[in-house]
Amino acid sequence: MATIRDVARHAGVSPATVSRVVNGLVGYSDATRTRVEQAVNALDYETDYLARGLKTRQTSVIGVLAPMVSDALASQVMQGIEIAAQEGGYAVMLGRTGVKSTFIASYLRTLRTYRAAGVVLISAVITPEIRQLLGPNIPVISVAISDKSGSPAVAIDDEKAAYDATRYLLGLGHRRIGLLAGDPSSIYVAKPRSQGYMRAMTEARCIPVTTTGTFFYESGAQGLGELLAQDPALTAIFAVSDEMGVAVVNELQRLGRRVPEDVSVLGFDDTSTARHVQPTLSTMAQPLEEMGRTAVTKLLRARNLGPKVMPHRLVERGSTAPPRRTS
Amino acid sequence: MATIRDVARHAGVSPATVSRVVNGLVGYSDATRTRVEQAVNALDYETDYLARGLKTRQTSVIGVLAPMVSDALASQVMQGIEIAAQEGGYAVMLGRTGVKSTFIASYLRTLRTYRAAGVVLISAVITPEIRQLLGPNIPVISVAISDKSGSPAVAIDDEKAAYDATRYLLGLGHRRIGLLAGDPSSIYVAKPRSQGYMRAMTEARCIPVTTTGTFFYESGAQGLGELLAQDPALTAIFAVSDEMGVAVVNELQRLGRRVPEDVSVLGFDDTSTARHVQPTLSTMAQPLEEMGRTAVTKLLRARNLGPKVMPHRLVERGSTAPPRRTS
DNA sequence: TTGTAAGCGTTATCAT
DNA sequence: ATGATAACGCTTACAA
Repeated sequence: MATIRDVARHAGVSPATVSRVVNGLVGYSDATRTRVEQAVNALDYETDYLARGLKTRQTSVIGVLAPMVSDALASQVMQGIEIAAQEGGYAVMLGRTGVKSTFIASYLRTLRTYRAAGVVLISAVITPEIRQLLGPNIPVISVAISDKSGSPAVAIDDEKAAYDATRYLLGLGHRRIGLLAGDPSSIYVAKPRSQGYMRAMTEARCIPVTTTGTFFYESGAQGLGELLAQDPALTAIFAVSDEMGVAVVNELQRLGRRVPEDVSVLGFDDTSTARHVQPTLSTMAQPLEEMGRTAVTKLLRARNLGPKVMPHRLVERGSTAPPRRTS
Repeated sequence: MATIRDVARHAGVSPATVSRVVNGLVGYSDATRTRVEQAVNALDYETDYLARGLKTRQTSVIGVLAPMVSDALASQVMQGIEIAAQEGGYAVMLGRTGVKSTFIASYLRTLRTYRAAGVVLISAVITPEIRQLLGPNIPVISVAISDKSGSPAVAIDDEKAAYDATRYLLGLGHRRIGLLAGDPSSIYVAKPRSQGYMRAMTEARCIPVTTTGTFFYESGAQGLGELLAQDPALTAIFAVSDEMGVAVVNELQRLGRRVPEDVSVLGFDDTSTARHVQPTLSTMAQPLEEMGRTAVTKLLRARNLGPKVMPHRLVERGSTAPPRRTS
């Protein structure tokens, strides 16, 4: 590992000049620049990020915190983050906070001592504690949380998206639409999505039928049972996650109901699972990868923070259709 | 941010002594230790990893490289890596190599200048170039690649697993078993899995019927078509990835064939998708999360490198059954 | 048991 | 346009 002094010696200049050339600053002649560049190539010199970070009090590290690394939604956002970070010459430091955010404090400390350039929070809100732990110099932004507080975020408008999703089902002719919601105490977006559904149903003078799941596949079958117990004549189910939506499709078929002929099913997020069922799952899509990318670019500009609302989009696949003509 | 000198002054000792206490070395009295600890708490002192790393030429960073961050298999391995890293006090630096390993060199350089403690390669082999780029001080290990070269790796025995999977289908009574393999030029494990299938089929004096997909969902339907074109009477399909297996299940049902009554389907990996189809997909499971964890512990011990073979396990779900009695 | 001092490799300030 | 020099915050011989 050649150091900046090695390069300086080789080029017959001072380390300061090498630094200037390497960092594209001003203050050297064309001739010296050439000599330095040759020396850099000859010695295969690489800037030491640790030393630079120590001196400049800033590294090209972006911290990413997700509740769970293996989650499909988080993975897609991370993919976007990674792409944008790579393009900007940043490295991504990954942390798992756990569903209850247990580990978040220690990660934040680590990121601070590594002088991270910024932090992205996936599916988590920026609490005052987080802000404080990070100190005044590290910007933070959250993704996939529609935050009404005005703090930096990149997300869709969950209330509006759920409203539009419900309107879509209403537009197909459905009146008896069940909502498989999420637990608002553990999942932040659960509440606005429920509210959007309620607004659309109320406007259409339809009777809301709701129950609560966990967002995961396992809770789908039971949720469907609870919905059907309340109204066996439901012609459509709106699940606020694809995993639950897929579970509902499978469970309906197991119960002998055809999808979408007897019952339509609509999911949320547009993760890859939505395409892996038969029939494929219609869903309210979030541009997850793009949200990850946008979060990074916004974070690095570090001005114009505040929330950014991304567009949602209804993806019509095989699991939705008009209701059957009933007597 | 308090520095070690601040703590030293506050405790009335030298920075060296603070360093000794903080790092649990020997050479101080109980009394000074107490005073130093009090000062650390009072000033909320945190070791600066950048400065330490610069001095010791080693940081607690583990690099993780995956072809694609959003891939289900890679995500699960990453989850395991993250857990083990966190337990050991290490931070994870994530990189995406791209399917063609385009970006790998620049990541490796970055990891080297950050003085990473080690590097984990997901679904990629350790080439001489990688070894050389990393220099002599950074150990590297690969996961989910059964490597015959003897280099450090944590993986199942893919050949044996595919052999066992095929034996399982044979044991159910199937004779006409089609293999939906992977492209060995882009996916390393494709070859041993094909070989395992071939060995079992040859031993059982059955005629192999094979075609090649991409490992992704999208290639499943076409692969099934090619298999059925070769032998329309196939009673079982062995797909060497769950995504392809799920696609085959869906396509068979679309063609009016029942699973598993008419055709059995077996997948590979045991990613979450396997549980999201109806019927659920029987599959040859890899302990992905555990493989990630094991890779990290092995890497950090840094002795006893060389390959570690993890157990594979057949998970019997709804997509496999004995063949129908035929005339 | 404790302190002094010299780096680790870089950048920034101030001369020249 | 260029160079000397002093940090950045830590660890580690070496001394005491």
